[in-house]
Amino acid sequence: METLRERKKRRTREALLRAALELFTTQGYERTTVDEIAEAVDVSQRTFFRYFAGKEEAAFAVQTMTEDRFLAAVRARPPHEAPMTALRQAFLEGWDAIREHVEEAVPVELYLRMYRTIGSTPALLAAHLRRSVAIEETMARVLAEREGVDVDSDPRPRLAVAVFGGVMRVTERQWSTGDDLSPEAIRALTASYLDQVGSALTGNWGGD
Amino acid sequence: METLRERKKRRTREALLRAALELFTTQGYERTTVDEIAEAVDVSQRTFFRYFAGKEEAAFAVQTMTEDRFLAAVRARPPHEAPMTALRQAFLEGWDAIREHVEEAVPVELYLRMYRTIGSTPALLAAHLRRSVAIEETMARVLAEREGVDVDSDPRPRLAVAVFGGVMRVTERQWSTGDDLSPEAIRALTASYLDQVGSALTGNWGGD
DNA sequence: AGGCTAGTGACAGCGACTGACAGTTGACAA
DNA sequence: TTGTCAACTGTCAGTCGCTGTCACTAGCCT
Repeated sequence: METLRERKKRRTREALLRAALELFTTQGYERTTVDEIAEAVDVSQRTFFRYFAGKEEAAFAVQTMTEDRFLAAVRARPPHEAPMTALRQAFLEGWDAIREHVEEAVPVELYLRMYRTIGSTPALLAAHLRRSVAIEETMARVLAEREGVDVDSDPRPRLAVAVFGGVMRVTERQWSTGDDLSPEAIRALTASYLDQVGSALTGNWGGD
Repeated sequence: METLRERKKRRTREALLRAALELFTTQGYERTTVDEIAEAVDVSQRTFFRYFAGKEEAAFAVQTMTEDRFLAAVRARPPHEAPMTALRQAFLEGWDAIREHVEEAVPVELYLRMYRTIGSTPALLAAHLRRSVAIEETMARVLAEREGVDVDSDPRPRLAVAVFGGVMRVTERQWSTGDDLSPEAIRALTASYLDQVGSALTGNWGGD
């Protein structure tokens, strides 16, 4: 049971988050000031910083939720699965149920639009990549444990995860700059690109 | 022939760069203010910003030089080489002649120490990754042209480059957190990790 | 020698962020 | 119901990265 104080806090946080994403996606991240966000919700700037460590944290708040779900999905994969298969399936699963889980916080459409803003804002892109690296580190440890190898002496877990992450970045880029900004579209792209990694590495694409 | 004015400019720039890297690597990037750097060279803060677009640009100034050399090396590779081979060789070549080329600007040791600082400073790591992505985009276009495919319709150039970049990141991480911070060490690691990508992807490392 | 202009310093200002302090409001017990 | 405590908030002042402006100095060129 949620107390009144907790309800108020949650509402303030969600209002700030929604206002922030709305402003970021419409007028741009850099051109949006924290004062503006606070004003839109009618709280002081100081209060914004009590809910979010910074502007950046607000921009990635929803992403954090879905990333946590992805990590949980990887951990829940059957242990006999090959590493790359486990990652692939967990990722696809994540996008399957995305609508319901995001909608609890903000409209899904806002979440999807935010991806585009992240891709086109250098500061956010940089933060996104740094966050991806952190997630990959966690994934590497999970994979290493699944396979019973030591993540620090055996480079293969980190290599596998880095390759997977690389493909994901190419996928995201293609998706977020394209026309079809739907979960179904990124699912299809992901599957297709993962299938093509092998042939991309062997080279001689020209087929002369 | 260099005029007096040009000489003065170059000396100011180099002095600022050296002071910045020295401060970054010893007391940390975040704990170093631009005022401090300017003061160390005895110029105004405003002047610092006339030589570098920001604190970050100073931190990556030398890296930019070596990255340009790497890109040039890729372009100079024989056209019949397979894409991944070309990238691999260009990268190894870059580290071969690193000492002479860096030493023109700053002591090599400072350059190598800066790598460690980048790896351990979240803001710099994020910037480094964003810069890597930009380089990978250029590399993808170079490879696509070499192989005669269209970089926008065929995902393989970007996939190959993303995989290579992923392996490079794992390599850099291992190298910059290890004991042996020498060009020879990263050369050896690079070769070793590139050899292991294939087996990392096929999974079943446990050998149960 | 004298004009032109690149380079500089000094100053003011913006935006992200932080610390300190005081006021307000919900939670909980007497 | 009331009083106490803790949580939450607003206000204010200050730091730091970064930018625009303007006047001034010093190298360049005729």
